Amino acid sequence: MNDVARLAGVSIKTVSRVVNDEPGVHPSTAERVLAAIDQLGFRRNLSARNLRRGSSTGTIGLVLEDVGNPFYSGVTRAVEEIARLRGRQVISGSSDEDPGRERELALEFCSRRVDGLLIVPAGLQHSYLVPEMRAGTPVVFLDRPAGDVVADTVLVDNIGGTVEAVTHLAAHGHRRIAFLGDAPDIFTANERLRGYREGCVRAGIGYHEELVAMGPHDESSVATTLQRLHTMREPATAVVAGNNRITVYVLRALAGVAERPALVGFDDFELADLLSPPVTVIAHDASALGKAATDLLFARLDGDNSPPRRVVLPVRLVPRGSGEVHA
Amino acid sequence: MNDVARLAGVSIKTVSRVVNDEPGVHPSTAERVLAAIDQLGFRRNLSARNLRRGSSTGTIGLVLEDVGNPFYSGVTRAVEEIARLRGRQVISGSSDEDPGRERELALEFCSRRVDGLLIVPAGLQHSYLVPEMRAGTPVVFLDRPAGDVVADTVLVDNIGGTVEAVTHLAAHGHRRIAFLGDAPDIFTANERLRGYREGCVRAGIGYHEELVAMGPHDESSVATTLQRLHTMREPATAVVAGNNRITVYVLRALAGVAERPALVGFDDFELADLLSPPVTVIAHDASALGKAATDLLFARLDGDNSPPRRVVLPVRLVPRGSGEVHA
DNA sequence: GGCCACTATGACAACGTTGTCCCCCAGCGG
DNA sequence: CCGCTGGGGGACAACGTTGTCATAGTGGCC
Repeated sequence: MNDVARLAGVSIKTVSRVVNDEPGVHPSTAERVLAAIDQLGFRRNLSARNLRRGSSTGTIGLVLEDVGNPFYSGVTRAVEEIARLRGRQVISGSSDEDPGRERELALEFCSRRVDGLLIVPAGLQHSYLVPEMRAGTPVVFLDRPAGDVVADTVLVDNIGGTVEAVTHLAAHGHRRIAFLGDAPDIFTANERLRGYREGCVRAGIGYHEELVAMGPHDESSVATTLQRLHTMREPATAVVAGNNRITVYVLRALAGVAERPALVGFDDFELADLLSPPVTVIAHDASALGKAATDLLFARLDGDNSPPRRVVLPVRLVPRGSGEVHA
Repeated sequence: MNDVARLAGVSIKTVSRVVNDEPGVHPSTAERVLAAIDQLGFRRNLSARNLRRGSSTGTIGLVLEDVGNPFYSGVTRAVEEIARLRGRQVISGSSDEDPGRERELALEFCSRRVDGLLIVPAGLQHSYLVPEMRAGTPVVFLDRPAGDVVADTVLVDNIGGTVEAVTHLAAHGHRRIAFLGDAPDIFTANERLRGYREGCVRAGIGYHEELVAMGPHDESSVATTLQRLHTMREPATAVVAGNNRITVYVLRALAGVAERPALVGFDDFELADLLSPPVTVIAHDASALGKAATDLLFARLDGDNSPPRRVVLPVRLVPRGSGEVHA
């Protein structure tokens, strides 16, 4: 900026006026300045600007589990979209389900003075965020609630979803319905397990420990589990898969198997309708989740300081065939 | 920082020493300072730090087409991974194939003084980046080359891929092979068309204009096109789909159709092997692409100033069934 | 001519850090 | 007692901006 000023033969302040479209600069002066800017390839330093103005940095931080997972990349897309409309950039990072990494990312973002933080919690401890929140950085948790702070949270109806899945399968005559869930310390996994259990009880088919296999899962553990479920004394005739990854593992394990159990998967996924049989799922909308959370964040930035809200988005069962197989 | 200094009864510089682990601070002083930091919830302002030190901002900018697309979210994941190893954060944005938006994002990132820029070009004009590049910001283009600047570029072997697809189909007896590609002004679409044409010529089946339908495509345009290809005088017996989205549109259009043409899709995708028939694809690795580009970027940041490189990553045909259907 | 209002511009401080340089003081050798 | 050394700490400037206020010039009006 100094160089521009020298080249244009004006003071640095006048350059500032020009780049900020402030009134009161003579057109011919402005032109000289613009020419100098162009010649030198000057671009104003946003960090310095924000520092001086004490204003927003125009960024929001997004901590999620893994951008590579289509579910979270859908969330990311929605967040980006809304942020763009509000003139913000998104800084993001994947925690890989590691609480330490989540914390590291979140605090790093705070050091960068993001205007707000969107977090898919990996851990259960979020008191480390209390100073930041008290200092005025709004934080919204999504997909899972924070462990030990009260804060805005956007969830999906995990319990309702699995209740519905079990109910649906039971209505089609299944009485031995298995549940393959993620690691039980993950909030959503645990909730879905609760929903499964409640669904079983409501359907009058009882809750049987041996039909549940919580993760972490990989392709081979799922295959082994399905094998066990199939060969037990009273085999499972239906399976509820606890998330999109597990659903895929189940599908892989069942490929080529003649007697397939019925299947309902939590999370919708592309091509679910083109498989044979098409996969019945508990669908919810990643972009709705991202949008709801980001909207909430911006409401806070706009000065909304009502008590923390907890939003629960609905899920819906999409029957496609795999869950309608008769026992 | 001022407040911390006052509370700890030291000068602001001593606080700085403590937060930077600089030597020469008495342990008891350091302890007082740390207590004050904790009490006040102080977190140092990275913008100010970077401004003062004139050093890197510790961020890299990533402009891609759409994080929501699994291919690009795979790229994003890889970029994040490497950036993390090198202590950088990733700021990203989706251009939605809009050159103006791409430019806006890239320049915004430059204003934020990112250490480097990774761009999936949406347009063909990138001279707007010349000042930045001359000012020392390394830029790497990925998936597609820049329009009018020489710069590091990482591509996949688009031509080789479609040549192979056509060769494969011809080897299975197909002589009427159609190509459904994206909008021809997109570099990859155009290259793949060239590969298709070359493949046809090499296979001795000739290039026929009426078998080509370039986009932009959506589900219904693909359906219409397939209809046309099926009912023409000499119907197409095989289809090459130009990218993952088009492949999915083709699959949807063919769902339930009795006489399906053979199909080879460009880009691999999850569950391709579980469809019936399983989908033969030209596979390449999103994370390899992201990794190669990011490695190149960091090499530049490490001072490598050899002439711009162009890296072309290999693709490989993965036969799964849909391309091996006999005519 | 003197004064006013107004326009165009500049000088300077400040944002929150850190690098440089300087000071104070205790301990020690001569 | 003096001077030197070294550890611990502070004052101040500077990074690149922008907000505040001041100033110089210009034209109009009494």
